[in-house]
Amino acid sequence: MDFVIELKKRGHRITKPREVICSILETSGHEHFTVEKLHNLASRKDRNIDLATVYRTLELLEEVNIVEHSHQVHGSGIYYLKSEYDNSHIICESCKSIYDLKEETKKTINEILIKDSHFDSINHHFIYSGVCKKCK
Amino acid sequence: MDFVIELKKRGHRITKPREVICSILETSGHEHFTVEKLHNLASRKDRNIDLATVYRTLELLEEVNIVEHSHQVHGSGIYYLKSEYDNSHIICESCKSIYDLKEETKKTINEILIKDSHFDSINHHFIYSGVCKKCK
DNA sequence: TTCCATGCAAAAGATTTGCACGCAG
DNA sequence: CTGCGTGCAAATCTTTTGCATGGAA
Repeated sequence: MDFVIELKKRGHRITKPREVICSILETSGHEHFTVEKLHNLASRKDRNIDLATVYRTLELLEEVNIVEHSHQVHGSGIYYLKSEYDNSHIICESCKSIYDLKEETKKTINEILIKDSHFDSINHHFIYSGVCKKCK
Repeated sequence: MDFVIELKKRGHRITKPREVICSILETSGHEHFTVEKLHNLASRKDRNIDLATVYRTLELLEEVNIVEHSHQVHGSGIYYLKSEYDNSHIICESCKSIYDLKEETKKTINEILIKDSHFDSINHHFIYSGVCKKCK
């Protein structure tokens, strides 16, 4: 899937910054990016891309349901590809590594939430934290 | 339980701002406060209490395991009493109401996470969001 | 008396916004 | 050619920090 095409389809223009940011995300697997990291990577691929442009592009990609963000323990955002149950992760309080949860775990939790809460649909969007094995 | 006593026990001083903030939290039930709201409430109870003092007091209460915080969709913090499984909630994307999850739900999710993730202990700290019944 | 906690102001960090220009369509 | 998207700078919002003073113990 080509994210810029998705943008074009919806009437947005294809620009160099958008191409660069989309290509980083497309090849990222499940990586979770701080805005700063994404900005650095993007600026390295092209001439300097403004931080504001990175924010604006991420906002756009979020509108279009390609990207999603949540917040780290200290408040700054992390952005990553959205997929049905992929909007969750667990961060090590010690080394700050971010891991994905197993598909099965995420699916189970999602089902429990829909069943038990008084919400019919849930965009789960969460961070778990703890200390991972490496840091013990 | 008296939170200021808990602070005193650990060698911290009892001051008017701490008394005021503790008393608000003690009578809050499960309410989730933005720092701004807590600051307003506290300032109304006493003379003006500085925002920095609110932050410092909340940080202290978090150290002492009385309070916990997480982040709203747009990044600013919300603070609330900590209890074993009380560090989670679900926020309506439309009216911004914050609800607690059922004890049972929270407990189940916690158990699943510990069982399935490669973390041995988890300080779950998360926000779910969706659209609540009122807003449908 | 001692030194911790506060208020105030300034700093720091993250994100958003206004505006003029350049480029995509 | 038209107007959307960008870069730049400034503004805004949230949280943190330095420092002198006042008050708790």
